[in-house]
Amino acid sequence: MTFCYDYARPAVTTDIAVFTIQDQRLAVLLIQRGGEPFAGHWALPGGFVEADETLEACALRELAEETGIQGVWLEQLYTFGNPERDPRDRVISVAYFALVPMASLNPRAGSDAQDARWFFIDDLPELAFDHRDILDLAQHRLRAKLDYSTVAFSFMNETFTLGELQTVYEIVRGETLDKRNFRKFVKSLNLVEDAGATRRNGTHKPARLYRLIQPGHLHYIR
Amino acid sequence: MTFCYDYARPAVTTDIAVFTIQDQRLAVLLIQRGGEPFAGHWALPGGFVEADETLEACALRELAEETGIQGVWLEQLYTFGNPERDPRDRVISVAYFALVPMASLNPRAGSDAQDARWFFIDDLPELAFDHRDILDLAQHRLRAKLDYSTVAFSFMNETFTLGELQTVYEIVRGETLDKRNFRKFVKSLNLVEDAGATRRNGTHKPARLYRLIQPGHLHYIR
DNA sequence: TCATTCAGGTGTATTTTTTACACTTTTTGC
DNA sequence: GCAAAAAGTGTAAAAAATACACCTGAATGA
Repeated sequence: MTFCYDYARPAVTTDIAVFTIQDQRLAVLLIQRGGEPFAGHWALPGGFVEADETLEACALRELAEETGIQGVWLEQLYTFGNPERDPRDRVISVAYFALVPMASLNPRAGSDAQDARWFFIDDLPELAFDHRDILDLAQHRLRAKLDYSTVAFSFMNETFTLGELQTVYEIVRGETLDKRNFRKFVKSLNLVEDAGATRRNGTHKPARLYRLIQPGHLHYIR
Repeated sequence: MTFCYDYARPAVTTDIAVFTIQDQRLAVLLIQRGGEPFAGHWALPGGFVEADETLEACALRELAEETGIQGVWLEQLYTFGNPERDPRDRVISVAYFALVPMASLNPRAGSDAQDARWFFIDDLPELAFDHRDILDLAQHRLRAKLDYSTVAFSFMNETFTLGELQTVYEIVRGETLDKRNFRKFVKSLNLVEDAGATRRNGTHKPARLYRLIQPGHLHYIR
C-alpha cells in the first residue's frame, strides 16, 4: 500500500535522550542501529510517528520497543529539521529528553535495534545523524533546568539520601557544592520527607533516607 | 504531480507568533484565513514546510509572504502534534515566536491571507486550529524569558528611553516596577549606551535616549 | 576493645543582592 | 510665572547566598 500527496512531505520521527547516573557519572541510553543508514552506528532511540498517535506517545512507544524502558517522564526538547540531517530522505525529528533513576532500568535490545546500552556522556561513540547535536542540547537543557526546577529528583530512587541527591547536582553541574548549604536548600523546598529509615553504605555512619512527598511531580523553583 | 510513500506521512507546517507593543499593550500579529478549514477565522501566520528549506527558513518565508514582515529574530517555541489539531489531515506544526519593535512594522496582507493585523493579546478573536494554545504558550515563554535574558530589548527601536523599556517590562510582567531599581538593573547589564540625544514626549522633561551596544544580540543574564 | 577511618550530620557570621522609598529637574501649556 | 507631568537620582533595610569547622556513628583491623 502506498500513500500519495499533492506535495512532497517530510517523514517525521521522534528521538529520545534518556539520562541516568551511573558510577557517579552522567550516562545516556543509546541503541545500535541494525539497518541503513548508519548501520552499526550508535544512535538515540526513536522512530517514525504513526498516523494516529501524538508525538509524545510515539516517543514512549519507540522507547519501549527499542529499549524496554516504560513509563518515564518526557519533556519535548527541540525539533530538528535541517534538510540534510538524513542522507536518504527529508526527515524532521522532534527530540525529547527523559531522566530515569540511577541504574534502575536495565535496557534490553528491542526488535528494531541490535543492542541497547548506557554510555557515559563524556565518553560517547560516534553517533548517527545529528544525534550528537541533540545530545549536546539535551545536556545543556538539563543543566539549565537544574537551576529552576526539581528535575534532579527524577534521577532518584523511591528513597534516597541527601548525599546521593547532592552527588547528582554535582555531577550535572560539574562542580562541588557545600554540604550544609545544599541540605539547607533541599529542606527549604519542603518537597522531601524523612522515610524513617537509614542506609549503610560503607564503613561509616549510616545515612538517613528521604522520599518525595509528591512523587512524579516536577516543581518550578525560584 | 503527486508524491507517494510506503507509509502515511503527516504534513508539517510552521506557525509564528509575532509580538509587539502597541498603545501600552502587548499585541500579536494575526492573519485572516482565506480558505478552508476555518475560512474567515483569524490565525497565526504560517504554512507548509517545503522540501529543501529549514524549519526556520520556512517560518521566515511564510511570515514575509503573509504579512510582509522580514528579517525578524525567531525562536523555536514548541512542536504541536496532536492528531486532531487539523480536522482534515494530520498536520504537525513547529511553532516559533518573534518580537518586533513597537509599531515599527505595518503588516500588509499577503497572497495567502485575506488580511493581516495586530490584535491585543487580551482581546483576541476566536482563533483557527489550536492557535490559541500556541499563543498561550508563547506568552508564557516570553514572560519567563524576560527573567533570564534580554528579549525585552527586541521590542525596542534603535534608540529608546529607559522609561519606554521599563514600560515593556511592566506590560509583559503585568506589574509596575520601581523606577530607580529598574534603572539600576538596566545599567548593571552594561548593554546600553547613551545615544547622546534626548526626546521630547509631552509636556514634561525630555528623556535621554539610549541604544544597544551590540544590536541584535540576545544575552542571558543571572 | 580501642583507635582509626569515613561519610553523615549540624549552625552561625559575613557578604552580596534585592527591595523599599522621596524629592529635585526640566520642559510645555495656560 | 505657575501648574502639570515624566525624567532623573542615592541610601538604608531586609533578604538571600555564601563561607566555614567540628562532632557523630558505624565498621575495620591492630
